[in-house]
Amino acid sequence: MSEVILAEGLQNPEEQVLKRENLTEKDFKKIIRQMGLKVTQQRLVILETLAEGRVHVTAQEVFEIVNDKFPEMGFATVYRFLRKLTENNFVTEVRMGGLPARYELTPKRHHDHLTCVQCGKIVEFENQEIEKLQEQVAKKFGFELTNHVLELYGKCRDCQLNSKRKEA
Amino acid sequence: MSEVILAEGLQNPEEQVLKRENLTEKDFKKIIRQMGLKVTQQRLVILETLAEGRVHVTAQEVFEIVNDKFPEMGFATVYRFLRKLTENNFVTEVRMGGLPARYELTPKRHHDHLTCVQCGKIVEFENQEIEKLQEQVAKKFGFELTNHVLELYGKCRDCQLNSKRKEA
DNA sequence: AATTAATTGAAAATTATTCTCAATTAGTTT
DNA sequence: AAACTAATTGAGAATAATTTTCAATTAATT
Repeated sequence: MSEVILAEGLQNPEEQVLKRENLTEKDFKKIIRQMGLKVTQQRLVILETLAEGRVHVTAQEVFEIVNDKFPEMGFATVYRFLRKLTENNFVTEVRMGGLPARYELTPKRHHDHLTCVQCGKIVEFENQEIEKLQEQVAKKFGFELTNHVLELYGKCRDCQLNSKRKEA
Repeated sequence: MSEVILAEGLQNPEEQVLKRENLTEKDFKKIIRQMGLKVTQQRLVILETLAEGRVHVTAQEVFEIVNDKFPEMGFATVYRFLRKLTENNFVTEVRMGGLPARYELTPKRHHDHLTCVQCGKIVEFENQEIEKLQEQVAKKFGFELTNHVLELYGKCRDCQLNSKRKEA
């Protein structure tokens, strides 16, 4: 089961390490084959990294982590495979401003994102009230809701402090 | 094909050249001064272009359009000014995938979109309650909210009926 | 084991955007 | 209106993220 840890007052989401999926090599192979691709060591390691590692990682970060376990890995392979995974919806890509894209294994449980416009930090949240209101809006216009994208953008606490420090 | 239902008698942004705002040089100067900047020919021409031209233009497109009226304009000036306008919220930046950012003069009235996944029909809506809840979420995580994207996807009434007709 | 088509790493290429810097210009002061 | 000064400019170099190229390697098939 996917377990989303929503720490109240979590200060530094960059550092949170969580295991959201409990996937084995068998699952990874299945995912790769479902996309009509060949099973390779590098693809398995990338998936392993996504499943076990920090949540919203950039391609560069995946490359660096993966490079430890598998030093002959090239970053082009990481980019290529992340793109494929995104196209097939196994991975969700979050983009903000000109900052590097961040990736996560598509969670089974829905959540939305709160992204820092300055440093790209991402906080996940769930809000049942908002979900309900969305349903109401859809109903009002005669729509049967299938999905939605809600991305909030703002300045995180750290970046707010940094700005003030510079001003002084 | 795709039908856009717009609250205030606006036309389809994709197809028509529309004047969302009816702004004069006086307004442009005011905008520039409000940002604490000097009024220059290039800034006026850029604003004019944004106000009169197509909606959702890229920086390159702005540069090309502007270049006709004002050939000595450099693209760095366009980028620089668009950034300033965005920072000051006179312009809204929309980013999609790795594609170049698109810009539009920030509409006076904020709205979100409800899109039919079958026929592409778009309904614009406003919901103050959702907005408020978004603020609350941001606050809870220590963020200072700057903007957001909310896109609802579903099946519109017509398409629901069409599906049922086919099934029968 | 032989075959072949996909995959890989390394480096080059590309794309969007930002930065640098000397020359110009807007707005102010005289 | 001329002088002043700090902001703005254009051109091109620089940067950063991502994609492409291509020859060598490897997974899956025969």
